[in-house]
Order: sequence, then C-alpha cells, then structure tokens
Amino acid sequence: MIEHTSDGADDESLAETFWAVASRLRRQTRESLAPWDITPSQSRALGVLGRHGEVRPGTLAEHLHIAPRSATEVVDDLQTRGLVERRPDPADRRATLVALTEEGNRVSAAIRAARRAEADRFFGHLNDTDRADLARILRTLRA
Amino acid sequence: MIEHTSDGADDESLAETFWAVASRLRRQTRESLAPWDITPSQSRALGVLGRHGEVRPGTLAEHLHIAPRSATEVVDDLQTRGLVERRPDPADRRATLVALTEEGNRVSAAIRAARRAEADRFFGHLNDTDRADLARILRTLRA
DNA sequence: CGGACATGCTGAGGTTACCTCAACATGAGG
DNA sequence: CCTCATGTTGAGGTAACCTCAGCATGTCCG
Repeated sequence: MIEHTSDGADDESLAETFWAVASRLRRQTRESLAPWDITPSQSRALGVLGRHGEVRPGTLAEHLHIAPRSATEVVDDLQTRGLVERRPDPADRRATLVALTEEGNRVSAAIRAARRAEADRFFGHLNDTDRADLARILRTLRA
Repeated sequence: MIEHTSDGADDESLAETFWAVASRLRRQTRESLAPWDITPSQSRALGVLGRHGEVRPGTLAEHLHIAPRSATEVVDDLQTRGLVERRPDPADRRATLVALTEEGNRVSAAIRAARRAEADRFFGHLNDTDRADLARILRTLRA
C-alpha cells in the first residue's frame, strides 16, 4: 500500500486534499534522502538511534512500530552500510545493543539537518498565523 | 515504507505531527474498509471506476499513479472478486475496457459512503472555523 | 499497399518492506 | 532445577509495486 494518493478526483474532500499534501511531502522527503541512498525506514531508525543512543533491536522496533524481526532486518542493512554496530548488552546476555558508528553519527546528523531544511521549505510558504493554526489543528487530530 | 509514522519523538515538528495524523487517518481508513475485505489499492480503483465509468487499464493506471502492468493486476483481483468485468474496446481492438459489475457498483457506492462517514467522524471533531482553515491551508500546500 | 514504428495489454520474474512462526540462548521465580 | 518468559534471528511468506519482453493491433508514409 503503498498507498494513499489523490487520484485527481473533482471531489475535493478534506481527506483527499490531506492525502495529496501527504504525497507531495513524502516525495520531497524521499528526494531529500537521495544523496545518502538510504530508505525512509533506515532514516527513521537512524533518527531513533541519534535520539536515544544505543538501544536493543526490540526497543527500536517499538519506536518504529514494526515487528522485532523487521527491526533485525533494518539493523542488518545499516550494519552492512557501516552506519551502526551491534555489541552484546552487558546487562542481559540474550540481548544486543545497536549503536551508531562514527560514520553513522555523521550521516544521522546530516540527515536530520536536511530533513529540517526540507520541512522548512515545505511549510515555509505559509505565513506565521497559518503555520501556527495548522500545528494546533493537527495536534487536535493526532489525539 | 511503508513508511512515514511518528516515532514518538519529543521534537514535535510540524512534519512529525502531520505524519502522526496521517498514520491515524490511514489506520481508520483501513478499518473502515475491512468489512469488504478489500485493499486500499482496490478501493481506489473502484473509486475511479465509479467516477469515470468504463476505462482502459492504462487510463486506470494513470489515475492511480501506478505502472500499466500494475493496473492489470488490480483489475485481475477485482475481477476475481466479481466486482469488475473486462470487455473489448469497440474503438480499438488492442484495448480492453474495465467496468464495474452490478455487484461492483453496489460495493463501490457502499465504500464511498463509508469513506465519507469515516472522514466526517475524523474531521468532525473540529469546529467549522478550524475545518475551513485546515482545508484552505492544505490546499495551499497541495500546490 | 506494405513496411516501420507506436500503442495497449499482459506473462515472467524481480524488489522492498513488511509479516509470522519456530528455534535457540538466556533470565527469573517458585 | 524446572518451568516459563524474554530477546534475537533463521526460514519462509505476502502485498503491492516494478521492469522487460512479447504479441496484437493501429497509424503513418513513401
């Protein structure tokens, strides 16, 4: 599912407009990630690691809202790219800790900056009032 | 990637809030589609057929923003479920026309109604002003 | 009219990002 | 120390896309 894209219907319902915006934002995000040849999933994982430091795959899975087994997969990919490393958890010998490598730290920071710039560009067309209103309304809907 | 979900970060940027809302809306849409055991793709295809009448697979693909080959697949699925039928295009013997069956019409209408009800429920928590503002702001961003 | 090239659909097969289920190691409580 | 819970991962599956090639038909042009 990919998934929710406007199909250009004439019926401009709120939901359809919302998905059209989502589609545009997703495309822009994908493009802004292109220089690092990294998938959205991987980028989100890097974000979690950047914010939380070393975590276990299971914890990572919770943050990403995916199954533990799928987190293993994401970690595998990032490890292949040399962006994270696995080390044994000293507190529990069943567990593994996943941490950013130095390179991973660099990339993670660069991506965070790019993401922020991209979001500013996207929402920057709005004036301050509209941006504040949008934020407030979205927070209402998020609940 | 599926894909863009908030990971519960403390940094409540506009983009993150947006994706959190998107995630909630997507989940709700999926649930509202459950009674018909139909995928989002299929539902979008039914929507196009409901709006446009009979179309060629290639045209359907354009509306859905997918490759022609993938439209063939969606049509196959819907045909298996008895919701659409293929007939030769009288105007071009290379082409095929895809049209809703009677059952397809019923389901398509029911889904449209459910979708609308679901959207009303989702955005209904907003007061009129906020809903109008949201619509206006989203239209700005959609461009 | 008869190539030559374009267009429409679909078979074959690949990719991505998920999933479940079961195995295996380790931890923890009675 | 035995049982049950927990953490990770191998094996294998699925959904929704994709490209590429093949075949039928249409169109145009010399």
